Amino acid sequence: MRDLLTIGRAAALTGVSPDTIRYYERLGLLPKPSRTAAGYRVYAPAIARRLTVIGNAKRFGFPLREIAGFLRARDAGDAPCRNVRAAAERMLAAVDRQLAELARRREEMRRTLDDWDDTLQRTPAGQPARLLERV
Amino acid sequence: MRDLLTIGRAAALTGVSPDTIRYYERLGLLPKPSRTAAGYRVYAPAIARRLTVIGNAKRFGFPLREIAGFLRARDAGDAPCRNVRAAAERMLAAVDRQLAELARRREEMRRTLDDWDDTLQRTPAGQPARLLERV
DNA sequence: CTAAACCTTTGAGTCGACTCCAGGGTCAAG
DNA sequence: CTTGACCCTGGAGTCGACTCAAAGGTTTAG
Repeated sequence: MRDLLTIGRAAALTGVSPDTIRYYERLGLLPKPSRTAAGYRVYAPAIARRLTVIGNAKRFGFPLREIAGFLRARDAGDAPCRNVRAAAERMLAAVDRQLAELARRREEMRRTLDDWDDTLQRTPAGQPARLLERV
Repeated sequence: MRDLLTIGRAAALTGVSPDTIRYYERLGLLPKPSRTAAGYRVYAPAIARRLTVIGNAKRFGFPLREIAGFLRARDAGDAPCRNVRAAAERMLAAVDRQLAELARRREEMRRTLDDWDDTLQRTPAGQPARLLERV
């Protein structure tokens, strides 16, 4: 029973705030921890690994709900890796779409800015150039 | 006083919902319209142009608060075009940052996926591959 | 022993741009 | 005259991932 963690220690160890840890627990991302007689949460050091896994999945862009689904499946003894892989593929595709969309938008912004600069060049200071009407 | 618009007509004309028009009014994007004796909002056809301008600015990515600032300045007789232009430049830079960040993320996802596929290849079906622990 | 630093729960607030609801008044067609 | 389509206001709900506050109990350092 050495090196058991209070929520604060787990938080300090992982960089995830106590509030966030409790929030993850509510969402089902973390199993319900055991408690001291006073009701304090007690974590085994493995909590750090778990929080790292969650962080990884988050970094990949998985929403917490989906991560919770994976982890619950895993906790239930399943091997959700194929599902994870498929979901990741979908997310990659989504990111590709976002990239294309963002690049398109950037191009449009660039063109609009150039157009505005033309207009501003021909507009004396203090005169309205009505830029917004011509996006 | 012909062709004055109720909020519903203005909405149908512009594709912006009545709720949204009222919301824009609350935010100060639209001047307070005159009212009939019964309290109905009455718009001149120019409302359509105004909503188009708002739509343009929104398409550029300006948040409504900022658009409201521009429009109020314009209504007050200022020529906020230089400010608009400067703000647009900042937004373009922000989009560039987003693009770079998203591309970086995409690369990371791609690498992770490849790595996972390697791992899955070597993992018999039904066995956990622990993908999430190695992002 | 006491004060600070921790822990607990419940519930609300944040951001943005809407969207929807309840509970009422008004207006046009038949 | 009635029915249905419109309009009004004020406020709440939505999405995601937290973050904070209040009001209390516990533990630890000095």
